[in-house]
Amino acid sequence: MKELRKPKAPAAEPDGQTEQRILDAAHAVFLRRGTAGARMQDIAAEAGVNQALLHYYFRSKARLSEAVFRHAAAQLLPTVIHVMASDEELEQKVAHVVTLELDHLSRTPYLPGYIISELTHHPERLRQLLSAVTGMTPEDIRPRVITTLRRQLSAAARAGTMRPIEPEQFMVNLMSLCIFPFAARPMLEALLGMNDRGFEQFIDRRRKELAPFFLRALRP
Amino acid sequence: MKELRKPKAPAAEPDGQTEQRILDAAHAVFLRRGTAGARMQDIAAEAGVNQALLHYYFRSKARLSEAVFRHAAAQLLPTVIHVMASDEELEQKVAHVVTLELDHLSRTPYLPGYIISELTHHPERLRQLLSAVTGMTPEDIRPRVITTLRRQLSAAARAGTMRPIEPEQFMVNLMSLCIFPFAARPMLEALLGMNDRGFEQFIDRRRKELAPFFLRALRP
DNA sequence: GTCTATATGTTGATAGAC
DNA sequence: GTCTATCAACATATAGAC
Repeated sequence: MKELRKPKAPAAEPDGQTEQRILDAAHAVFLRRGTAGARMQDIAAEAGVNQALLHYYFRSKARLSEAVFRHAAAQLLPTVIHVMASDEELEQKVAHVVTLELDHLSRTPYLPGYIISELTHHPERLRQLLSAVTGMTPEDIRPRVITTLRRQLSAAARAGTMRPIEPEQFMVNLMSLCIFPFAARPMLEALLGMNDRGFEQFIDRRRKELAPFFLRALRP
Repeated sequence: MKELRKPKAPAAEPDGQTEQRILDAAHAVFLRRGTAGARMQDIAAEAGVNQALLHYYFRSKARLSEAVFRHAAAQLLPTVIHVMASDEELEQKVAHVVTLELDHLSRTPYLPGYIISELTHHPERLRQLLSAVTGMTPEDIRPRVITTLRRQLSAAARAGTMRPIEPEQFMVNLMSLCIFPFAARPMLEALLGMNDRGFEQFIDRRRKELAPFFLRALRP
């Protein structure tokens, strides 16, 4: 009898773990409205369940929002970190990051704005960010990435193939060029008179031009 | 008798227009907490007045938040737009934007995160952004900036002093490199293991290196 | 596990004295 | 213009039936 299911939610998988449905709905609503602006009722509706069920699975809005933030944070940074800390060639790294980031961010429009918004307005989110990130790679993340980059960059500088640049500036420059356009997308669309289609074309051109642009800036 | 003032707020200018005090307080609170997260009570306290007074001067939270957003929006963009639309040399423009933006954003830490957050979570803010921006320069802003840039960029490309690049990519690249580090400041500090002092030093180095970095990327 | 109904707490907004 | 006191609305959270 346990397996008997009555279809309650009009538009949702007949079965499918409810907890996951709630998490997905919460993800959608929190990213679009922000933690402070999101309403539990909206999440319940989006998940096709009742509001009480949200509290049954997650105890409070705070806990639910934390689960969502962790998941989101784990989606934004590990890509860059993983590639940067690898031992690929520098030129490859740049191309690699550009491709992965632009592809990924094209598919998750609200992600950068959400992360920036949360960290700006809720400083306590910082430790959750760190645990979400370091959760994926047990080592202390900072030294690993920076050390690897520093070694490669100074080797290239000694070899005369690249201008000297600090690893921090290198990394922030690359992240800025990849992430900012998505974080500021509404503003840029307005400022440059683009619609969504135009923005996608804009990003398409970026896919080809960004890595060469960045690497030229590093030529000696 | 009208000029007689009783000092109500413990820490605030003895006189000074109350409306302005409220606006300043609202600015501080809204930028730090976001519109949805800000509380009228907190604004009142920050202004050293009672909550009822907020409704006396501004009718509702919505109106107050709109006034703040307009003011903030008018602070972030006009600098770049004004310089970009001027007829300075391109190299000068880049250096000019870098200097102005880094200086300004160093003094208004929450500004970029706030604007991004608002536009991400409240799409209706877009028209307010536009009216705030075009409010400063009556002409339609988009053609003016882009047209000027396009002319200069293709002239430089023809002269062989610069690689061909679309004005939109030029502008977004420059804005990304200037603004993103401030928008993502908490994240970057964590990621790179910097404290506030370290971040300021990081920006200081950027002041010198960013324009040359950017211009090298445009060398033929 | 999932629902309906309700309690509890916050918050924006108003009334009215001074 | 500025305050205190209060209202009305909403949002989160819980109780309890099924």
